[in-house]
Amino acid sequence: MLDPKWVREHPDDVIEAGRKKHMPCEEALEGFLAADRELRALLPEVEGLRSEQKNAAKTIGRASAAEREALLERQKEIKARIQDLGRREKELKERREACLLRLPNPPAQDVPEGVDDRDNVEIRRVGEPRVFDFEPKDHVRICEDLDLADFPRAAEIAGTRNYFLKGDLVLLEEAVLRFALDHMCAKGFRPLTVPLLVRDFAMVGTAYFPGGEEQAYRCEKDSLNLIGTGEVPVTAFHAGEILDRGNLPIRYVTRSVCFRREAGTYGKDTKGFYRVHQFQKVEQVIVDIGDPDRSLAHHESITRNSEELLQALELPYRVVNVCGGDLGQPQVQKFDIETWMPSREGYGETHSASRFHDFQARRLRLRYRGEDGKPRFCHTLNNTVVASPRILIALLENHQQEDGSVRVPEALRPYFGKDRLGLPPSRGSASGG
RNA sequence: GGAGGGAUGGCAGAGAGGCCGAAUGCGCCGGAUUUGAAAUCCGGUUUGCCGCGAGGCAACGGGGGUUCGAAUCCCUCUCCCUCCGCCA
Repeated sequence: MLDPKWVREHPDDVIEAGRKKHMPCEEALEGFLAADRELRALLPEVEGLRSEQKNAAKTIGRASAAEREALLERQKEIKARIQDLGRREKELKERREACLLRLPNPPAQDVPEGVDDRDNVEIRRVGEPRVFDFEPKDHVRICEDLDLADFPRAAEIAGTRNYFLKGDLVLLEEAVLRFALDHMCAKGFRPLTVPLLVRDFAMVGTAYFPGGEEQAYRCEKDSLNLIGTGEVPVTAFHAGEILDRGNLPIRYVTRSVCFRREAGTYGKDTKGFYRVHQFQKVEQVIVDIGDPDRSLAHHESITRNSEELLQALELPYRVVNVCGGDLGQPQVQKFDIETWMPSREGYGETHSASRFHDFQARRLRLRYRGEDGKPRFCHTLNNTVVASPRILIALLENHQQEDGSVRVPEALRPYFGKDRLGLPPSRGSASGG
């Protein structure tokens, strides 16, 4: 949410934000300004009447029976008038708020112009995509050959975009998730487990609602939503609080299951692990004081944190500066990390590092006390540390061997216990039989 | 799932239709006293909105209602506690 005072004074900047993000917002802006204007014209009158009512109410308490009659007469008039104006006031406040929730956060200066992910600008590229001296398989084939996953049965039981992991791949997933969690804990991030079902306010507060309802699974009976990312409960964790400045920045890392309906993506990435309804994610979240420079520094550090992880996993990747049109409503800027996936003959998005300034914090009423003692809104940021099974695509495909096995990178071996994934003994010849 | 009790400022806790944005204690901030500290004393200490300002309005878990007037009465939702039932 934007600062209503700022919007009032900078309507052109809001329009510009909508233009750059390819997110038209003229209507919402007009709605906001109109409601705001009328509301502020209305306030002096209602408040004046309330003031009169309040004072008279005090007088009546002490008045004699005779005086009381006359006063009551006038009071009834005021009451009716206040009820009328009060209804209008409430209506306007609701409309103003609803419009305000839809206005986009202005992107940073150095967010590139563009309409979609094709216009994202590469910032750096790390690691060389491997040149295979044999015909590499895609991860679906690798899973079939090594009996590491089951897609048909998953589709039967849960619908498309679902999967079973089997055997060593289950353990590899556990290994990479735990490795990611440890990696972040070592940097001072505090681990948190979270509720996977959350109330609407958490979805609204993190700016997934309104607008993203179609992407979320909803449990209507209980008015709860399955989270699409651990960011939601973690960022909402301190909602409504005024944090002690001395405790900031707060750094959290969470591992959670995430759910996405993937509505409107039919026919896109239908095979394998790339786009699924349910996955696991280790996520880093930072809450700090409202200082754009510090936010920017955090943004860079949370991006590096994830890059370090990919380097430890020996995976080639690149970092892109996400363009305006590919940015969501709440972000000031987003750096995506894309990991090399041989079957795609390209880089696929595995991480998304966002900074929001106070956009989420305002919605969540997440504040801290400034040096002058006044409450101020925090800044929030987050980034993926690792998301599975998407990361498994990169691990399986990049580290596959000519003999059909898959090498496990050094960093994961203490967690996985072996140096490669091979055929299960009952089926394979690789382990000799 | 059933029955009952509760939700008040950073915390504890009074208030039970008007004199209550709210006693008191603790905590915190400032000052006095002190060589320094403790103790003691004095003062301050919720948030949001409107307004250039003076000032005004709103908020006692959320929403709705009764009333000239609601922290206080009624309805409803949420949360917490106790008891019963069920259960990983």
